[in-house]
Amino acid sequence: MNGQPTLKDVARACGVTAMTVSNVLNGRDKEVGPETRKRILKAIDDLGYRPNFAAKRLRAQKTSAIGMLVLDDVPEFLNDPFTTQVVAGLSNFATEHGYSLILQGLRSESPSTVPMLGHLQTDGVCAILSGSPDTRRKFIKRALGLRVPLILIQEEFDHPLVCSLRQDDRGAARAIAEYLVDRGARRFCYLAPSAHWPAISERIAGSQDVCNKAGCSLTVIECGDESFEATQKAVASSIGTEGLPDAYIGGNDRMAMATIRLLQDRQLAVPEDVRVTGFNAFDFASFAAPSLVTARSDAYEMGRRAGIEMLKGIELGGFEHNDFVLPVSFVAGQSA
Amino acid sequence: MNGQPTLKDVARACGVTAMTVSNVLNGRDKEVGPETRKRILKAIDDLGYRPNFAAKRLRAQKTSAIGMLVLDDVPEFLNDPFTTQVVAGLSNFATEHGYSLILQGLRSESPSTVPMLGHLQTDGVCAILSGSPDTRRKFIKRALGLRVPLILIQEEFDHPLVCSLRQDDRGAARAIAEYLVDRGARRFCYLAPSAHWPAISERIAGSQDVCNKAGCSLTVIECGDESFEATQKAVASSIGTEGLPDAYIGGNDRMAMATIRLLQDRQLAVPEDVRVTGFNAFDFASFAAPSLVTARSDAYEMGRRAGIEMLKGIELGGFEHNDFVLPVSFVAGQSA
DNA sequence: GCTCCATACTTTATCGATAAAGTAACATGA
DNA sequence: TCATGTTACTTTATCGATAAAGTATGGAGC
Repeated sequence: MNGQPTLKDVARACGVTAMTVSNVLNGRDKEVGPETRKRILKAIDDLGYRPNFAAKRLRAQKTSAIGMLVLDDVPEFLNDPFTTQVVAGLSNFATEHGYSLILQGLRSESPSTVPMLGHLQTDGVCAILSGSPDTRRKFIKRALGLRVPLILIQEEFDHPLVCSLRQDDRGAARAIAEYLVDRGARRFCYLAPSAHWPAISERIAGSQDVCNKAGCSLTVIECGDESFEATQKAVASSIGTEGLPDAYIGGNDRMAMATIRLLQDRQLAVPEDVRVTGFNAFDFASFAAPSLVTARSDAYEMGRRAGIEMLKGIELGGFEHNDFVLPVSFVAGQSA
Repeated sequence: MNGQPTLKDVARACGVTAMTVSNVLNGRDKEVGPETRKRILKAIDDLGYRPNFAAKRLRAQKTSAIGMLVLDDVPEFLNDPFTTQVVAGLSNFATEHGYSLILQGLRSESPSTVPMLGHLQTDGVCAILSGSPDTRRKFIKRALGLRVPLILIQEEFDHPLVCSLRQDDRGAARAIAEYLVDRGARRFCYLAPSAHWPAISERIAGSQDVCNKAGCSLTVIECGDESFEATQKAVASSIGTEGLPDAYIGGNDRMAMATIRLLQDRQLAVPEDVRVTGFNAFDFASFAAPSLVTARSDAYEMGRRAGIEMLKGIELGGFEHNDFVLPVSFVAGQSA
């Protein structure tokens, strides 16, 4: 009456039943007369009929939506280019396959976690997480309690309903550390937002591997978060107490850039006085000054893979393989 | 039976009807006996019941979802930090208000445009666009044909079903140009991905305003897109044919950084030899070397505003105000 | 003329949640 | 004692789309 026209409205306009219209729309084998078909198509066009997806879904018992959760405690939860590109890849995949992407930001203390999960369970079916580790643990537990199949980005979790999509953080971190050792660096500082993030601890472990073998020292500086401000504050304070290392190994490009800037402001040359490396390359890492030694993984591709595995997971009610590790490539540059 | 338990399953387990369970869940005034209530709550918990959102929506005749379309022709459609932050703001707003965000990337030539619109009409109700201008026009027409209320980001469009959310590009561009003129620059090159993007043409117009008044020259260089590669190629070719200007006015920070890097590689000092400015500040614009003279608007806030106006639009079936222009602030730096 | 079978539809029932109206059981007051 | 409420539910109908089963009409074949 007031809202959108329904199948019934179209049917009434044509003097047939809703079922006939439905058959036309779905190309059903129960042939509809060519005359009638034409009349119906015209009416659909005239009335501007659009199917009601809620009804379709209710009937079909499936959702045609993929949910993605981004867990984080800052309001700007999409600030990280890595996460952004995962979203982009997943969204693209979803669109191509007739799914829509339901994107939800979630704070750790949010009371809407449970309703959201319910939403995903019936509407979105799966969840992809990123964000801080504590929140993740809590969330994963709850999700599994509700039997929601999960895909985790950058974290391993052994459970039949969980599929992990990670990258070879350890290997790439090794490559970076070896590069630094080759250039004569011996004392390292690792800049981490928090040493407890799964991906970060892998990277630290990779650096440590190399240090152990080469007899180098590695100090981890926890900055609290990965903002420019927090990074610069932590680096400045560590310089004050422990002096300069030979190289700063940044947990990511953002932290590397913040550090380079700080050093340059203090008239220190990068890489001559101190070497600095990044990780999870910004797309412009090679265009920074100096260009960054960093590691690059294909976050966009990871988003697509998440979509692929998710559809499999939805279909099978679980996952074939539960852990994927994607390659990360070393990026040479001038900063180290 | 196989899938998720429904109200009926819970009801059966308790020896009551689905309606009673529904009443418990919705705190209906028709009081349910305290004994029964307890039994029902326990059963809900035991069975892991979760409401079916498709059914809820069908019944309630509303969608509880906001759709956001990002129109673009590149697969990495979320590469731009401005768009990303709009998404972040909108997503946050949606989450807070019990809506979910349906995010769709759409290519101009995509055959799924129309189904997607239908999806939004019944499921997402509204759309927010960004992306290339031609695609936008086409899309807007189609959306309006279907009576979908639209919020446009960074573009004006006079129609009762369209609400524009823009920023004061012209004013900010003027401020930047004036800053450059004050420092003695007279010959300008404007670096645009395409001069026909609505927001970009506003920025060019702002620069032109100042040039006209100050008797300066302004050449527009169209780079095709805003990638580092395209920008550097276009700038290099313009230097070849026309030589160096006093200043490059970047259409955005990305293009500014690409240009600075190119100039530095050619042993040109920024800002001593050539000045360079950006626009739509990256969050680290101030941490680049040299830090950027640019303009910053609150894209996150714009996303939130989009959410606010969208809900109003959904409720009223149209918009109270159809054009909002948000402020942009000048950011001083060392690049000019 | 009658059966058999396409053809071109229509009817009915269903997905899950819920508003609105109905009902049984018991209590209270005049 | 009987009308009148109140409590604690149950029944029915509905949202829109559609699978499955049903029906009317006309023609072919014997």
